[in-house]
Parts: sequence; structure tokens; C-alpha cells
Amino acid sequence: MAKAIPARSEDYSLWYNELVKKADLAEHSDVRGCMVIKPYGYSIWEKMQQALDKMFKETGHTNAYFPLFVPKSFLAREASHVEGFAKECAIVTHYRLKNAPDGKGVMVDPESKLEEELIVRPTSETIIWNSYKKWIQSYRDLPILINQWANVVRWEMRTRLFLRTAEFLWQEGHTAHATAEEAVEETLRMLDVYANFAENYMALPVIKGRKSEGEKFPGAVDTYCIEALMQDGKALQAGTSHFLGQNFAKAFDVQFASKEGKLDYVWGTSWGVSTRLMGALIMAHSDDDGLVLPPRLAPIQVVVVPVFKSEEELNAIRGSVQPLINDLRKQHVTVKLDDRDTHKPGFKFAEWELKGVPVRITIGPRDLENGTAEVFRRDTKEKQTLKMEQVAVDVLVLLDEIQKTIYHKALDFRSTMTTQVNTFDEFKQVLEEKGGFIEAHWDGTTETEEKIKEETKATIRCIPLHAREEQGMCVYSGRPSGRRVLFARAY
RNA sequence: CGGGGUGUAGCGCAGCCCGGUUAGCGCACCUGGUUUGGGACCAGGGGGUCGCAGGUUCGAAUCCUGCUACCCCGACCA
Repeated sequence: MAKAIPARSEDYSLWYNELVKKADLAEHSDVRGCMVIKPYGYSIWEKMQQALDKMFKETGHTNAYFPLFVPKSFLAREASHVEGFAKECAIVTHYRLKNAPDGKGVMVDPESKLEEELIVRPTSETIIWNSYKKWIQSYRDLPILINQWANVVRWEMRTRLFLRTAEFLWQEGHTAHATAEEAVEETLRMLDVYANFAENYMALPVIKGRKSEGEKFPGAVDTYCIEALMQDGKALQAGTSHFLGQNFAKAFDVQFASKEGKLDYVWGTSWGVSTRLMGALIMAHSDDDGLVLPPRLAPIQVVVVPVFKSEEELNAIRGSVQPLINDLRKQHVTVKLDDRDTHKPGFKFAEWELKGVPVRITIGPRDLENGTAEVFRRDTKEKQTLKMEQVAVDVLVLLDEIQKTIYHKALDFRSTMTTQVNTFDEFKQVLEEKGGFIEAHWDGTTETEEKIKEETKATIRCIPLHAREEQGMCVYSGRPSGRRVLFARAY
């Protein structure tokens, strides 16, 4: 069988790039660093959005929309925030074009220079807190629990489809609270929402943790994250939730009158996940034959491939499978009947495997005679022939089982690829020969973190929330440490 | 932004070093026929300002200059 994509073992990077393109998820646009998300890829993103949006609403949030442009002065209000984003901003300086003097094309009209430049949002804390100032006077106005689905721009030097693009789609939650406790609680609640989504929908096991000082979000007091492990042993941050303290409230002068009549600054959080999750989904489960999608996010859960020689045969098969298709749809299973007469069955098998459809049902003349259907599962590539009347029930069970199987496969992989080390030599050896997560003691200083990063390219992915208290010595400095933290090379 | 590489049909490439008919090949595409339970076969056909702009030359895909985009390795990052 001709392979559509290179093997992971040969070139993991190339495998990923080719898979994204061949599975029709996305492609490079002619705009630097920007991608076109194609219909099949976008429909997976829509499934993610639907699930997340429901979870946000269930936790009391509502959606709103704020401007794409942020005045330069807004971004500058919070010192570490602007420092963090300054190097990757797209800036609007003019608002008009005119015909070029040589008659060829158009040019920027120098007369149209803006008084104040506008930044294309790299994130929306500043523009949103500027609004919150107008909305909040009293404790009665709190909390504000808002989410926004939007695009943002970060002018990255090197881009990769879904993992890092100059423009990407995401959601950003921005909340305002009367107390620090409430804001911290919100920060952790949303971290849990992300972890649940990753594990239950994406079938992606994640580790919840807190970022080190060096890795936290510019403008945050604390950054929490979920970290996942990809098949090549590199880590990928799948979502972040920030406790902003009163930083943005102070920067935008957002004060409220408490019950006791005292003025205080508002406490904030922000949290987000992006189309980067698509990259995580692809890299976590897929194989050398193509995508492997968890049933709960697959745009097509079941594809039916009829095998036929003539129009009459096809019609006979249609008559036979239509009740099954109706039955599955009634159970909210997304089914596609691939009755194209322009491609042979073998082609269709390969194509739907490349696209990661979890279950395939094949029905041909043989089955018609025997009253059977062949059921194929994408994750293990196992086939079985079932009695027609049994198929609907079995497929429902199978979809659940595939969801669980790929989760456990990823979890087993992560367990195997997580190593405890106690010396720096061990640390470097594991990193070079095995990769994956490394649990090691760290003295808690940014200096040590930086040095380890310089020497090994590994970073502290997070300080796990559920790490055991354990006395030890920093693998780098030998100074005392109270718990192990999670290191890895990362995307 | 530093180092290296590549832009030739929708995709993947050859041709370039050493300038010279009508710029080739595979896949894909279109037409007809035979096929159809793991990526079909035969026959015919269409499609290219050779990344862009200059320059050298009787003549440029090929040589020179500038620009631009993308890929790989660094630095930065979700």
C-alpha cells in the first residue's frame, strides 16, 4: 500500500506537517506565518469550541466581544505585560491607501498616519480592563465572568501549522472579582475545566501545575497550566489560567466600593486555549497511516463504504444500510455514506483512515447475501464481521471504547516516558536518550532554571499541583528542595 | 534577526554547473472503455509570464544584482 505520509520514526516533524496537509486540516496561506484552516480541520475546531463553550456557560460565564485593535498606550499601562508582548506585535500606523504615482498598484497614503498607533491584539487584557473600569463601581457589579472567542496576532519568527502561527484562534476568559480568594478559586476552576476537556474530549492526559516565575504570563501573579506529552517525547502546553492579582486593576484604575464602604482594586483572572489544541490532538494520537481522532471530537464518527459493481447493487446496499444509518443518527452518531462511484473501495479505506474517522462500516454483495457488515476501528485497525441487526448497538459501544482506548494508550505512553532523576548527569542522559517528562528537584531559583535551559534546552513545564512533599537536592545546584518539578523539552 | 537551503503545471521533482529547437517526468486533472472486498488499468487530452524586478547577451529557467516567500538549525514564543 502506498504511504501518503512519511513515518514518525523517520522524521517526526515532516510526518506532522504532511499529515496536517494530507488529512485536509490546514495549509499555509500566502500570508506570512498565517494558515488557512480547511473545512475538515475547522469542523474539529468547532467541535472543540462547542464542548468548551458549554463548559464555560455551565460555570457561569457569558460570551462578549471586544475590539481587534488595542491603542498602543493601553498595552503600555502594565509594565511586565507590554515587555512580554512588545517583540511580537503587529501595528497599524495608517488608515488609507492611494494610487501609486507610477500608476502601478497602490501605496500607503502618508497623509493618513494615525495619531496613536493601534496594536492588533496579541491578547485582550488591556482593552477589556479598560472597559471593566467603566462597568465596575461597587461589589454589586462583581464578579464579571466573560469569555471571548477571537483571533489574536503574535508576530512569531518561526511558525508551524496549528502549533505556532502568526494569527491564531482562541478563547480568552477575563474575570473580575471582589476578593483574591474568589479570583484564585476561579483560576483553578478554569484550569480544571481545561483538564477535563483535554482528558474527556481530546483523550489527552494532562498534568495540572503552576508555572515558575520565569515561565509565567506577562502581567500575572501566578500562571497555571495543563501540560501534555507528545509522541516524540516533547511537552506541549495545552492551556493556561492566570491569577492576575490586582495588576490590571491597578494599571487601569479599576476600583470598587466594598460592602464595608472601602475602596479597593478589583482582582482578576484570565485563561485561554487556542487552535494549538489541534496540534496537540494530532500529535498525541495519530499514526503513520494518518489521523486518529477521539470519537467525541471526530466530525464524522462513522463512515459507511459500500462495495458495488453496478447501480443496482449500490441501490440494494443503500436499501440495506439506510435503516442502520437512521438508527445511528437517532443516537446522535455522525454518519457519512460514501457512495461515490468515482473511487474504488481501497482508495476510500485509505482516505478515511488518513482523516481519522473512528469507525468504518463496509457493506458489499457478500454481506448483502449473509445479512452482515464489516466493522473496522481506526485506532487498532481491527475488523470484525457482525450481523446487520447487531451493528448499531455495537458501534455505539465501540465509539466509547475507542475514546477510552486512545486515552489509556496516551496515558501509558506518558507513564513510560516520565522519569525521576536525582543527578544532573542522569538528567542530561534521560533527556538525550529517552526524552519525555523528567521529575527532578529544583532549588526554586530563576537562575538555576535559566542555566538548565541553556545547557539542555529543557524547561520547567510546571510545578505539579499534586506533587508529593519530598525533601531532596536540586539536580543542578545541590541546594535543598521540597518537591520535584516537571522538566521537558517543549513545543 | 544570525547560519544553511529551496522557489520550474494543483502537488512532488529533473533540467541550471557548461546560455541555443516547441522546458521535461511522476502523481493529480479531463474524455472514452474495461474495472470495483485495501490506494485499478489501457488509450487519448488539457494545463507552465520557469518566485518578482532589473542587468549582461544576437539569445536567459540557466550568468550577475536587488527584492520576496517558504523550509531546516539557532535566539523568541501559546
